Amino acid sequence: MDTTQQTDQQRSADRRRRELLEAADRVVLRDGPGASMNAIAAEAGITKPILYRHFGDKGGLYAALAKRHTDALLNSLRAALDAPAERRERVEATLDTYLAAIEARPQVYRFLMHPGDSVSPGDPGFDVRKHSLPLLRLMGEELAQVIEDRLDLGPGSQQLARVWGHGIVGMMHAAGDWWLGERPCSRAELVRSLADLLWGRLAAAGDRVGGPGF
Amino acid sequence: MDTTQQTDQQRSADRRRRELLEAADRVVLRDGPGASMNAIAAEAGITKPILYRHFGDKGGLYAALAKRHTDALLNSLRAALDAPAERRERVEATLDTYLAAIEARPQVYRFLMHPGDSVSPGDPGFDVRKHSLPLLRLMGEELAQVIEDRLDLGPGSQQLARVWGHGIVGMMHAAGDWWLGERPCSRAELVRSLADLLWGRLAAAGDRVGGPGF
DNA sequence: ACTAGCATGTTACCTACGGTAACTGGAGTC
DNA sequence: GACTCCAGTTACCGTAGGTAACATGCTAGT
Repeated sequence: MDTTQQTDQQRSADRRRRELLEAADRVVLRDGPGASMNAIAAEAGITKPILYRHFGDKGGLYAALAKRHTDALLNSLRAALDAPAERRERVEATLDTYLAAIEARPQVYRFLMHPGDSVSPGDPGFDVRKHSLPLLRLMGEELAQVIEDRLDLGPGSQQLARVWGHGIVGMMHAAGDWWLGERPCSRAELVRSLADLLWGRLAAAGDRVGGPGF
Repeated sequence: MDTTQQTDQQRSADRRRRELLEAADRVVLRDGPGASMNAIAAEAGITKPILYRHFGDKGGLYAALAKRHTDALLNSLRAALDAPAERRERVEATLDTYLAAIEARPQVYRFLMHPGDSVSPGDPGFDVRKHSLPLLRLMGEELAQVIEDRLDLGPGSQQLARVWGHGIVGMMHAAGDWWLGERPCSRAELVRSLADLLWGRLAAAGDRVGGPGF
């Protein structure tokens, strides 16, 4: 069979593909999410059409690029979520893992969160996100699954878990985004505050003197 | 004084500006967030440079456009937040107001949430968001203020309120985004689920049979 | 009445981007 | 040695954001 020959070629192509992705990674890390195909090709020491042969279009490259980081982040989060500890500790560990990741590489984070920038010009409508659901959705679904698997939520648990999954992920994301921009407190404090919010301190807090509370 | 003359001119310019904004509004509503300056100018019956004279650059136009809807939405939210009812009811009303808004005009919503698409080509770095903080930040700060004003959170209340403000807004946004795409349940159910989450049902839920809970 | 200024509008152009067609050079294969 | 395949190139297209330079019309001052 000629599978060995095809495999040889494919292995070479795959290696090249990985090199290109690493170059793209460097450029995105340097130039932010708006990095151009030309810049990426130049960084890789080649020219545009090769990128297009490997990845189809910009969305394809970005999807491939995003997948690496997304997978890595999701693995970290899963580990924190599955650690042998009680619920609150695990929630805090998961929050901390996410925040540590976005803190360590803000450029990558910005790229992951806004992959669908610059809707393609010639296209009707916008079929962006044809590849690679945004990271937020993935994390939301993941968390929903964990919640549904582990918690007893009574009737309608599946729907409730999904709402919560996406809601908690959104909370984490927005708070992290804001925190990353302003750095108003330490990471540990932020984690604690968010966990407190999830633990119902909003409902438990007393009204301020002078009128009915929020 | 020549203030009256200047005022005359300025009033005329302001009216024109409003007309242009309304045209832009129509186009964005029709074409989504990727609407081009040419399309907007054509809809307004004029050509590009006029838009640039009025709004500086695309970011300026988008900022002006966003401000209208942002202000309107924030006013609705403030009203819901200030209604004479108890806390849980008010939270639910606020969530419902937001969700109703994004449900009524998804295109506007998509535009508001991703204003900084397509980083300008010639610019170094990315000074996008030079105008118009994203809507999420505004809502977060607003909510933080309300929380801090109304709730007694003990020491560190200001920081806690800001974290919660941004976190809750992010929760609302992400859940709303997901819900708008999949429509897995009614708006009322979504509101109830989110309020339950904020009310600590996550911490209160029992473990599922078969192991330690989430 | 004639001109100066000024805002409004236009056409024509620039640069940069995403994306593609068509050509080039070198490896292996019959 | 001719044939094919593949990586890679140059050169180009269409469209976008943005700008310069020119035209037009209103109001004001003399």
